[in-house]
Amino acid sequence: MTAKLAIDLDRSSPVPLYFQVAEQISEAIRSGDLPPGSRLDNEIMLADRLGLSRPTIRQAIQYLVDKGLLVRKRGVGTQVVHGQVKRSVELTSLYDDLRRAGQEPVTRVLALEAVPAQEEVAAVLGLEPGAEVLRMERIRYAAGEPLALLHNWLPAGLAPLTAENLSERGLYELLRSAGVRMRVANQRIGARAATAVEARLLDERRGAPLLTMVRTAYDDQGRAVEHGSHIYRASHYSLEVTLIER
Amino acid sequence: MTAKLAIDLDRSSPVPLYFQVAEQISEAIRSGDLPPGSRLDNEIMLADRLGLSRPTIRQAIQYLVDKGLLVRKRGVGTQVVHGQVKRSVELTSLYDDLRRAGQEPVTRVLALEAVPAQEEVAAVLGLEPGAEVLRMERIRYAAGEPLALLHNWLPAGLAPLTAENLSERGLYELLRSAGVRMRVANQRIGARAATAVEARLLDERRGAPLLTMVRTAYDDQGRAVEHGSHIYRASHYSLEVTLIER
DNA sequence: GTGGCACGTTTGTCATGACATTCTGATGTC
DNA sequence: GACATCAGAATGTCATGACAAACGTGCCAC
Repeated sequence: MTAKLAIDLDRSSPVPLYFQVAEQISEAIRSGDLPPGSRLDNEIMLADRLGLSRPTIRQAIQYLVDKGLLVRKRGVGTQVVHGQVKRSVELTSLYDDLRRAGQEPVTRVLALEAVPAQEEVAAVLGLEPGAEVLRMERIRYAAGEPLALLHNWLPAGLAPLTAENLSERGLYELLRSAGVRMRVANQRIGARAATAVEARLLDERRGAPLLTMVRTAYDDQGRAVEHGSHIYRASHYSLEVTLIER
Repeated sequence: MTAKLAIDLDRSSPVPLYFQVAEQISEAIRSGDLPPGSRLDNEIMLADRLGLSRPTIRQAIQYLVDKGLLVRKRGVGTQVVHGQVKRSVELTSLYDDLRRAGQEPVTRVLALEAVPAQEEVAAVLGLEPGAEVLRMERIRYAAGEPLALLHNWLPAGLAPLTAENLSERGLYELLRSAGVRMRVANQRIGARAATAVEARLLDERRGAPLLTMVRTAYDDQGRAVEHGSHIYRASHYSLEVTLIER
């Protein structure tokens, strides 16, 4: 059952060796070369065959175990997990998700303005009340239908955001390309009935069930970089989360 | 700014050294001895002071970085994150969550029976259609009010489950104590309006917004161990999720 | 005064070696 | 034939050593 998979290493590349190994194992799993349940060679043999040390191999395998692709068992070996794993653990925005699903999301910017932070917003962003924040309100469409009403607050001066580039790209994508490195996000997910205003904007009936999500994202340093309060049409959208226990 | 924290090691303990270190740093953060933003000693010094090697220290720190408690920066050092981090990444059940929140959840078992698996259930559990599965239906109360309607399917023979122990303990707790080690779970979260039957059971009005969650949990080996389809009263409950990007 | 460059500090990556722990399967005994 | 015991195999943990890369700071030149 041990699979012999070919792994090319480029020692001159700036990409770490353990990452090169992890990527190629991951690709072999995705392509079916390593079917679910198949066992990898043991770490010593792998290290030997690739001309690497065992810690490097272990780091590569650990990386994939953390992502839920592999399972280790002492005394047994390392196997590809049986169940198919949806990989949506990452910090993505609705825009990214839709793009990946092959949709072509469209965004209409309803509001984009610098305002003094209200008390509640200032608190979650860790700013002084009254500090300047960027408030935005957007509607996201997919397949020609309204999907979500997005409301965001950001500390001022974080990234150059205009109605134009917000129409064409997702907020997270823009933040990332402005050098903002998001690391942790808290999300609270709930549901409620649509108000008359929301119903009109989202082409639903008043009282229709909506999915609500309040999210605050933090960067490297633990500084809040984004706070959002979003509502989704429950009839058209659901959230997917994958949990991995270490 | 470097904090001198006292760490006791017990080399005779079966608890790994890196874990002992991680636990005590974690405790120092929780207790406030290491306030947000404070810097840890560098890895070499820490290793030296504790009489450990650098890889061991790194492993301890990495463990806490993965949990979102610490932040490393090359050329700078390791710091405690600024933002408060809710730690609900773990694989828990509603019952656990309520208990931790100081509530006293009550469960009423509506159904508990062995049935042949229908096609859809068999598919997600990775069983043959018609294989025997345990079907259960429960209502969960908190503070005297109905909170959720829980519907589960499990492969037969996984754990000795009776209406009695299900009334007194959570499903995940029972599974864990039966030796089932859950590792990965996929959750799909949505919302919809209550049907008349659901409304009656949950003490809501017909059409009231409900939060829906469909979850499949897998064990060590990637085998499905539980499939659930639950509905929550949106007026009384919301889900919290924390994402950490590596 | 300001910009660029060099330097020290700290984490990131990788190699080698050793022993402990745990699971599986085979062997042997009752 | 069934159960207990033992050996092999694999991952888990830990130590030591070395070099690379990135970040911040201070110095120096213009």
